[in-house]
Amino acid sequence: MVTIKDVAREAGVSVATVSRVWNDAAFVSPETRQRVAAVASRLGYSPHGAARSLITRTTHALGVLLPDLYGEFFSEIIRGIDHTAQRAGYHILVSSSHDSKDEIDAALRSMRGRVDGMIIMSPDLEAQRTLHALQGSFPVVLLNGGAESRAFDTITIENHEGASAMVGHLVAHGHRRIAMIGGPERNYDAAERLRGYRTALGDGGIALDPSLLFRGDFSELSGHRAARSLLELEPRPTAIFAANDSMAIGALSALRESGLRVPEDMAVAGFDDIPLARYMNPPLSTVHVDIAKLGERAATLLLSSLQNGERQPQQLQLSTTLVIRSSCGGPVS
Amino acid sequence: MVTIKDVAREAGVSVATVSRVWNDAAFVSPETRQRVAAVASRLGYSPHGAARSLITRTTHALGVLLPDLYGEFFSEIIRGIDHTAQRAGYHILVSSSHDSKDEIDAALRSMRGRVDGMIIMSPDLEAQRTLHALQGSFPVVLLNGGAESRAFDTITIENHEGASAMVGHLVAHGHRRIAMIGGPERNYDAAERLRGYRTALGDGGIALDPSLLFRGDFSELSGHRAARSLLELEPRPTAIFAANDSMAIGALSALRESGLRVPEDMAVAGFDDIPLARYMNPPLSTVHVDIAKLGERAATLLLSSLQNGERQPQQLQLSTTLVIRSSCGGPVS
DNA sequence: TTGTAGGCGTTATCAT
DNA sequence: ATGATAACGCCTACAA
Repeated sequence: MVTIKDVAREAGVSVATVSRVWNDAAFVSPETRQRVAAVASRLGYSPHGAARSLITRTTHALGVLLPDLYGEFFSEIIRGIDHTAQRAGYHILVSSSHDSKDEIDAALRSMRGRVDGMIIMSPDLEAQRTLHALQGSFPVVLLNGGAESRAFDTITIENHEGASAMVGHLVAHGHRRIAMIGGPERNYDAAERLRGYRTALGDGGIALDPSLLFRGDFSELSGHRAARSLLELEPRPTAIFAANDSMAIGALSALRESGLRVPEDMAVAGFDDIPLARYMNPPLSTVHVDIAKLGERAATLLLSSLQNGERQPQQLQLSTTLVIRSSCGGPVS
Repeated sequence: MVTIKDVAREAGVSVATVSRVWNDAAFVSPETRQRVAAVASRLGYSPHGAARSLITRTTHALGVLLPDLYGEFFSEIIRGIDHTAQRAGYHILVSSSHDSKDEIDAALRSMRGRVDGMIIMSPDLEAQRTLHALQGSFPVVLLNGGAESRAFDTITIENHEGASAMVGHLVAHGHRRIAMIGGPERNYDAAERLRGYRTALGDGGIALDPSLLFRGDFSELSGHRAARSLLELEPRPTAIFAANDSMAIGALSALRESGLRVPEDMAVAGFDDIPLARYMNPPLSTVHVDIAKLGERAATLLLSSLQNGERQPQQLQLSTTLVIRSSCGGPVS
């Protein structure tokens, strides 16, 4: 491996000069600069990141801790983060499948000295408490984690607003028996979307019927299963609100298998507006979330706290918009 | 930040001893080990990654260079790589949106000293040539990049076999006018899938009709557009083979809008078998690829070459299987 | 069994 | 404008 010393020797200067050229510091004569640059490029030199970060105390890398996330949500988040990080000259160190407190702890430790800050997504409400340990010790942005802790920068989706808007829409179109396919029990987003469902029912003067509540795990399969058991209810619900699009799509396929028409026999709505939602048959009504932007914002938040550690932690919310397609029978937008 | 010195001072030993305890080297008395471990955990010490990798010459991180990839393909690849890396005690440094030669060069350089090896996915055939520069200088695995270069570890999908099997299936069911929605021009996977289409037509004794060839970019929208223009052909094709599922799904929605029935009026088939394929209406016939496994294999390949740099480069192919659902009108499996 | 000291590749601080 | 040299945090001969 070619080091700064090799370049220095070859160019007949000291390592200090090479370093100065590389970081285009002042006080280097044009000729020297020129000569060193030439040698460096001829030798294929580029500085050793670890050595550099040892002395500069900065790694130019962001850590990203994710839970076991599937589908497009996962990829869009990473894309958003990476895009923003890259433009600021940062890399991202990704570690996925961290759900429990211990896993998060371990990941945090093993990233020490390798990243300048971290974006942590842990929708599991339990795991949240772990994090309080590292208050202030290290720049952290919490993604979709419940914004209880004012000690951190946090960013969340307007889950409650989005869900209640969608369910409100269903109510406005005359639905009274609206089933909900919820998400995992301890998941923050899932809990908020359920809360939105409740709010909208309350606003519509509809009593909550616990038998209309089904639990899924955000996967298509769980949506499919929930829809199947939901169809055995007497009287049958007239609408289904799923806590995410994947489950709504699973429900759609279950309805088709049962010979029910959507939206005539059953209205269906989801949440997230994944790219495929509009291509469903029928096109899926859903709550739009700009997932990539969620990642971008998180990265931006982290980068700015890296530049100015003294500023107050911020709590951001990403807004949602209702996207009415034909699966819920409302007016097509 | 607490360093090895702090622990040493607090525990009343030398830094060497702390280091030994941490790397459980031999020759440390149980009492000392115990005491040092206690102090370390009390102080919340964990070694500084950069400092460590400077001396050990290993970072325990793998670089992952990806093109601008959308959808579930992207996330499954990362999941597969990360999963394997994590079990081996490695992190992954991800950098996406690298298509051109220059971008790849830059990313490679900026990762120097931060990773022990790299997984590079650059389906763009042009960019391939860049890589020849780093032959042997650095452990690299090429993912889906055309296996021309025997100098690298490579892993690809059985694109040609999968595509020809699917088109062969359509031919066997009596289709003679089979349109193809291909992928980007310089994309390796796309080129191979097109080649499979040609092979199957040839085997079926069907002359290639260039007017049946459409070009997409792997997105739903491009599939939608291709299908629309394809419908204006006289006589109309009876089947569509799309180079990936996203485009097939886009085509499906275009057909629906035009009032055509699938598979009665038009058979449709895709490639990849993304999780959502089975939930389409009608369920999508496609060529199954275990994308996460593709990532796993790539990581495994890289890790093993890290352990034994002297071994011969390997060229792996990931097999595909035909998944016949109802969108292509064949017998349902 | 433990400690001392040198060095990994780089930047920062002094000199010159 | 350039060069010597001391850090950065850690590991590892080698010495004790």
